[in-house]
Parts: sequence; structure tokens; C-alpha cells
Amino acid sequence: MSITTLGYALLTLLVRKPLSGYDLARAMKNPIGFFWQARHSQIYPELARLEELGLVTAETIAQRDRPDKKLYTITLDGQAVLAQWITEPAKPASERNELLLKTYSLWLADPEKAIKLFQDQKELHQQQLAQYEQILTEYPQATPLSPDSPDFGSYATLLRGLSYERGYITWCHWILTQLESYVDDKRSQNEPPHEHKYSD
Amino acid sequence: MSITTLGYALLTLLVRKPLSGYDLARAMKNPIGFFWQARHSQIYPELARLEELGLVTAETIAQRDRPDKKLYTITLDGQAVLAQWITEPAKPASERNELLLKTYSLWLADPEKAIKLFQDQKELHQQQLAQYEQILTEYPQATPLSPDSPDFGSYATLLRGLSYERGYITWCHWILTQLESYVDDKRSQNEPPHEHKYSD
DNA sequence: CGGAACATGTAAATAGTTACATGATTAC
DNA sequence: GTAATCATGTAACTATTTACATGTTCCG
Repeated sequence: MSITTLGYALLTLLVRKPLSGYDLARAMKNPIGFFWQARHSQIYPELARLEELGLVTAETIAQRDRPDKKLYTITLDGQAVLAQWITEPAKPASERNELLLKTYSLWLADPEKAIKLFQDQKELHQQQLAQYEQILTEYPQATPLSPDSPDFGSYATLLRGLSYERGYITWCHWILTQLESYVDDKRSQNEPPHEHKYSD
Repeated sequence: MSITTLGYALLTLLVRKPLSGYDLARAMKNPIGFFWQARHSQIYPELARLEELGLVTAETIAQRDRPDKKLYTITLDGQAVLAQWITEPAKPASERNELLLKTYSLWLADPEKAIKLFQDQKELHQQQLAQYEQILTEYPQATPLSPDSPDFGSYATLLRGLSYERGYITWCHWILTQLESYVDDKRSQNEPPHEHKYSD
């Protein structure tokens, strides 16, 4: 019985502090900075598996103000297995992006509706970027983080998130300039087409 | 019976020209510019489904120099369904990236091995970038592509690919500077730590 | 003749999503 | 009481990967 990537993702969170299945599900709902998401229906069975493997231990905690919870703690074995996994070659991410797929056939679409599509997507990514930028303010600007601190990992993945969202927004913006000048030119056929340079 | 995203991905390719299952599998092996990948074991059954739905038609072609093939052609229905789908709101991409996950726990790793990990990843993305840049040279620089041409979609997704890979490489590079100055400082404890600014 | 690329499928397993199910506790 | 959040699970389905399976044609 081997460990799934989701299993490593759970260990990744548990190595920082003990959490319940519910906590883990909340943390992985939208994968802030660390790019792995999962639902509780996948998490609970996986935690049971990790416990079976002796990589985590579970302890039921009675709470006054809330229902009981099962707190999962990583074992030394779990830490060793996780540390080992980190430096193994990473599988290349299997890219699947619906918007990119749609973009590939954009010539078939009504331009006005296409503009709406990209405005909405740009908006979504701007919101995500704003959230990342908010988190960024929580880090000290002056002192650089050391790679042996857990915060380094959080910070590094946050930087990737920021870069990704900025690139995505720039790209959406470029598409919009193209679509808008296209519909403008269609409306007044006499004027020459505008030019928009794309650069990230 | 509804259409899966993979089904739309196949229509996306077939609307440009008729292709066999083998052609489609090759095109989707690594998703150049258009960000959807699939194996032949998923493609062949899905093509049968699309045919059942009347979105494509199949024709067996005898070839002298090669084994027979089944050429799939999109129907008018298929084109309509695809055009309709494009401007519907896109599901946000469910991010899952193993390297980012590993990065989150980088503090647990042996720095030397971590450097190796990121060097390898940077290398992979540099190769992907080089491939995209090669494809870029095939586009005319002077005349901007019109959003009503199929080439616009190819070009737009290519630009996103270029931006993505550049951002990824920059990020890998930044991690490497951090790790390298960390191991340098460890070796000679007297010198002050270097500083490396990250910007995409 | 043997390997590589072409060509098309199915089977089994794993991963992930959506839906079903239940119950505690708090705040209004 | 009832909605919201906390809390934990299972069932059914869909999507994806890996492995199995078979046959053609070309080139050396």
C-alpha cells in the first residue's frame, strides 16, 4: 500500500501542526499558496489510510463549544516519509485549463459574449490576486526568510501564486484588447485597426 | 447523455480539420499551447460517444503506406454545440501541482537535494519554453491576427504558454538563489547572507 | 526478421467530484 | 425553532491513468 499525492498533501499540512479532518478540508478547499485541493469526502478516507500506515495518529478531542473532533498528528515515520518524498523528482503537472481550451476555438464565438467571458475570468483572477496580496502583507519585507523555516515554503508558494495570477490577468487583458478593437473596427469599418502589443 | 470536457477538447481539434483517433491522441499527448491532455485509451471511447451523439461522423480510410484509419469529421451539430460551449462561463482550473506542494515543505529537505530538484524542474520548463518559442517563430510578427481566424486561438494560447513557462522559470531561479545562498552561508558562517530580490 | 511508428481498441485500477446521510452546538 | 458552522463519514458516479491486447506497414 503506497502513499498517494493527496496523502503527502495531508502530511504537508500535518507536519506543521495537528489538525482535524475538518480543518484539513477547509485548508484544502481553495489551495491558498500551496496548490493542492481536495474535498472532505476524499480527505476522511485518506486520513484513515495514513493512520493504518502509521504515518499519523488520531486522538478524539472533546470540545465544550463545538462537537467533538478527531485530531490527527503526524508521526516520526510520517515526517521521515514526507521529507524523503520532497526531493524525489516531481511529476510534471498535467495541464488542463478549460479557458485555454475555449480560447483555442475563440474564432467560433460571438465576440461580445467572448468579451464577457474574459472580463469575468479576469475579474476572478483579480480577486484571487488581491487575496494573495493581502496574505503577502503578513510577511516581513525586510528580513529574507531562511529555507529551513516553514514560512519559507509558504512564502515561496505564495510568490508563485502571485506571479501566476499576474500573468493570467495580463493575458486576459491582452485578449480583451484584441476582442475590443475587433468589435470597434467592425462597427466603424473605415478606421484602421488599432495595435496592441502583448508582453508579460 | 451530456458532453464531457474531453469531448469538447476533441471537437476543438476536429473543427479545424478531420483527424483520426491516433492523430488526436498525438495532438493531446503534450498539450502544446492549448492545455488539455488525454491518452488514447480515453480518446477512442469518447470519439464513439461523440459519434453516437451525432456530433462527428467516422469514415474508414484505406492507406497504401500505412494501416487503415478512421477519419472523424465534425458535423454542423458538433460545430454548433462547440460554438455554444465556448462562451459559457469556464470552470475555474483546479490547481494541483506537485512541485508547489513539495516547495511548501522545503524546510524539511536536504538543501543539496532540493537544489537538484529545482535545477531539474527549471531545465524541464526551459525546454518547454524553447519549444513554445520555436512555434512562435512560425507566426508573422507584423500583422496582428484577427479574433475571427483559427490562428488567433492558437496564437493566444501559445502566448499564455510562453508567459506561464517564463514565470515558472523565474520562480525556480529565485528558489535556487535562495537555496544556494543558504548553503553558501552554511559553509562559511562568517560572511553575511546575500540578498536576492524576487520579481516576475 | 526485428524494431519503430502507425493504428485501434478494452480492462482494471486510481483519483476526484457530487450527492447522500447524520449529528452537535451556537446565535438569533 | 431554525439557520449557520462545526464535524465526520459513505455511496455513486465521472474522469483519468496504467496495463493489456492486437494488427499493419515500412525500413534496414
